[in-house]
Amino acid sequence: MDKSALNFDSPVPLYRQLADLLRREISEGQHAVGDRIESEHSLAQRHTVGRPTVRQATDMLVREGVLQRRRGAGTFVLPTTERVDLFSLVGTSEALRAVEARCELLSPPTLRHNTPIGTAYALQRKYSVQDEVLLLEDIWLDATFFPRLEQHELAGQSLSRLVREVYHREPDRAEQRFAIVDSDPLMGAGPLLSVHRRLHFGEHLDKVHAVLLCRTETFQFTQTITTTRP
Amino acid sequence: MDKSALNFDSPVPLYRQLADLLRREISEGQHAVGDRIESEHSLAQRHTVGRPTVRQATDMLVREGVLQRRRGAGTFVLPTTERVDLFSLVGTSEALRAVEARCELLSPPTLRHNTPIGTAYALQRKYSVQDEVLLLEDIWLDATFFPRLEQHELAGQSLSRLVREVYHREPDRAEQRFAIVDSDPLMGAGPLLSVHRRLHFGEHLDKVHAVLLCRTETFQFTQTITTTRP
DNA sequence: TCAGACAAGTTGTCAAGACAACATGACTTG
DNA sequence: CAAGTCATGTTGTCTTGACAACTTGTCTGA
Repeated sequence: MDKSALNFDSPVPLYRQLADLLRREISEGQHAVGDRIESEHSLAQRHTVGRPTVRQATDMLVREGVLQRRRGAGTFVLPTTERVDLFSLVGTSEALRAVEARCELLSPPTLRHNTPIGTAYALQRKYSVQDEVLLLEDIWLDATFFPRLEQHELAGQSLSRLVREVYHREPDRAEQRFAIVDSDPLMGAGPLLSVHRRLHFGEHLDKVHAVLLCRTETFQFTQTITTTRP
Repeated sequence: MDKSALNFDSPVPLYRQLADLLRREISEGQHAVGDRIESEHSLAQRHTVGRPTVRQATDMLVREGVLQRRRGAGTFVLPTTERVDLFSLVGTSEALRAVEARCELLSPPTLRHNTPIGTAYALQRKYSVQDEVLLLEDIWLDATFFPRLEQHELAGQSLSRLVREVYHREPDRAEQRFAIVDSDPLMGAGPLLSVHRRLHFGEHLDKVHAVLLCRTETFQFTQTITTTRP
């Protein structure tokens, strides 16, 4: 990186441009995880800006979890943290991948009128390993919020991705309630862990309901959760 | 507010002191939701600090969702959004308040060397209603990360608040694992829901471990969870 | 009375500078 | 060779200063 790529005539503030540039360099592999990037003083000189401007840029990346500053040592690239996906908060995808669970759509989306959230598409998924059912999930998606869902291929498809790419929706909050139940017709005798979950999309509340069942002796139900970050 | 309460001899940076002071004023009702607080220039004069120092303080509160800055207009108090508190992700505070559960510290923080996270302060909390134990929680806090914890009064005190105000730490991620257990000496026969939780503070991983037990027939264990927001 | 212009106030961005508190590496001494 | 010291480099905190971009209120003219 020999020359500054900052555009001093742009309406985009310099610190944002620099943050974008650094973020890009990192994602392009110019700086590996654990690498120390150039010092603030050096970046300021290279880009012909003041050090506080550099700090504003690196502040942004620190808050995004991309960089970590260590006083006296420098500024380092952090590993990319796995984004919490509220749709597959079934447990971690890793846990399911580790046991090579097979996901099966038991029933295609069916329009129902008497669901927990009114008129909704109902569907059921099963995760199993060698014919042992690890997880059972019933899902209801608001029919008005997700129009014509039945037209989309769901088998072998990530629901989260479909909702994001087709409907341009992404849940930002969820509520979950835990219970222990005695038994389930498909899973057999208990005790079974039941997780009742409601997903919200901004101000659109309760647009997805899900009920999940699993047996905790055979399946380690784990989650990564975060606090809100304004 | 006639006189600055900032201690210029304190090792606590001025901007943190000012942020704490403003946060306190707001929580004490000195500024109502929607109120405009003093201008940055005015605050700087009043507290005999520079404007960038005031901005650092208000930056913190903006990021906490306490304040909102509007260019040209001023800085305003936001409604308190129910913050996901990873410490008391015990269920919602509301659920506990609704049943007027009593929180009792069973043992004060005791320094232990063989805990799940090495040398840590161990403590135990019990939530009960009319002598029925709803919830039992064992907590370990890293002794190096939270030095001299035993010197602080914990009974009837929010752990989350203490960690924030005394140690200026706030967990940003947690991992939780669910299991169903048969019984517990204090809670009796099962099945009981067990939640094993690990809290992370930025790049400082596993600084708090907690294990929580409850009986889901008598206590509705719910959580609000969010996705990360870059 | 209403709309437009202008002034004053406020936040957003940016600079140069300084010192404190730390980390790291090199050198010296036992 | 290991431990201690010192020098250099780096981030953290803080200052004064300036101008841009906006908001809000007031005044004037139609």
